[in-house]
Amino acid sequence: MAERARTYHHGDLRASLVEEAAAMISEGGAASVTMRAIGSRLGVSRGAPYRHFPDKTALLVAVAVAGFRRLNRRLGASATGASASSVEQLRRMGEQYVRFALEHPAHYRLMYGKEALERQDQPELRKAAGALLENLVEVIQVHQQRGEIEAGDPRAQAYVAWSAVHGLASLLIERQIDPNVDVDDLIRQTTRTILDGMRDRGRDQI
Amino acid sequence: MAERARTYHHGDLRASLVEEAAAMISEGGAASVTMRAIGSRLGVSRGAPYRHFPDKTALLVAVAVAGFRRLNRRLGASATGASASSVEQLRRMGEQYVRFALEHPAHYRLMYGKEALERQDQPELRKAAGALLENLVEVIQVHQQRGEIEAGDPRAQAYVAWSAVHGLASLLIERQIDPNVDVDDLIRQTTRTILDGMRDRGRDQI
DNA sequence: CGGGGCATGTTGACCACGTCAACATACACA
DNA sequence: TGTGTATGTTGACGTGGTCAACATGCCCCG
Repeated sequence: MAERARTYHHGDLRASLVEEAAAMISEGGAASVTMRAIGSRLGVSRGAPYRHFPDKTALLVAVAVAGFRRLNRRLGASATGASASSVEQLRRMGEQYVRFALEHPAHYRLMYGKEALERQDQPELRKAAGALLENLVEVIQVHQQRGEIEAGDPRAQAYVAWSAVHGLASLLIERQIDPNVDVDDLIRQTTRTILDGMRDRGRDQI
Repeated sequence: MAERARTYHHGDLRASLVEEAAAMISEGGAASVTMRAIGSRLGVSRGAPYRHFPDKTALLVAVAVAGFRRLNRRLGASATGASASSVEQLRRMGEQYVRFALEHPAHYRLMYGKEALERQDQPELRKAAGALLENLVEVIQVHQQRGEIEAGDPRAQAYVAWSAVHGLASLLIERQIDPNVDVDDLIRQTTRTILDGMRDRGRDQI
């Protein structure tokens, strides 16, 4: 970022745009991000962003990708936590996932909201989300080898786990869950239920 | 609906608006719903909808509410299916839930996308979604009494189950899931995993 | 039966916004 | 030092939501 608004040229407008857009999203939701508004906040004209992004969607995609990277980093950190007692490590990853969403609701919405980004399929976004899945698959494989998770396609299991935490995060963010419910308990119960369901117990029915 | 576009007055514009908006959403996504466009399609001016809804958001909320009602009806139907073998009935509800989302992706998105509807908290929408939860809670209680689901707050369990199917539906709709994956299998695995996790086996750990 | 009032629909106008084209500026490199 | 290109600015256009003023017609009261 460095000093800005001193020269005609901004210095690193592209990075500033992403950063500022993310801040605006947190403050006022995605709808508050306007080419004019963001330019104004950066002391730049409404047209300037177009030198760095072909359109508004591209800028928002960049913001969403940055969000995925942050989330990924956070999950990675909690995955490598020293106290990896049994599947508790995996459970904590789920917990951290939901917490991230709760801490950055508008940003999280943007990450998954094709609604706003619909148009092309945004390969960058796909890749960022894919990285998240890959990491999850790896962790699951480790636990499979320890016999703590039943055998089977780890990718399918990853999707199941991802669905659960994403669904919970989404419902919480959209306020579909009674505010009187203890969120911590709910997160715990959700992650435990999923892990119990994935636990190897040599059973298969139906 | 009856005959329309014959008199100055439309007849039942309000209902037609909701219906037509839903159709447009299915055809071209929520972004294609424009006061001007919807009016035009109904042979009415852009201002006419404002006699029935205070603003565009209110119209979209009505559409979303209608979606919840349809989904509710569908789940109710599959819940009362005659072949209620064990928890299979519950599993089928989950399956139907995801199928609904896949059949009406844009509509489903609207139902949960506070993004577009953000502003007030839309009590009607809350109520419609609440009815869905209530029904789920009831079904869960029945299975608890049969001993097929572990004891505990059925509402919390309903949230967990809802999270799982909603998450899966959301990821599928947003194309976050590898298109090569067999969707039917994934739905089945997700619902089974959740139900296994909720199955009473007198175990509790961590 | 006749008139008036209210519900419903229309139109013109305004503003915000995304975007593009034409223009301006300045930085880098020969 | 000069020039080309990257970067930033400005004016303009089209779309869309919304409001106010106006138009129309249905319905009910007298």
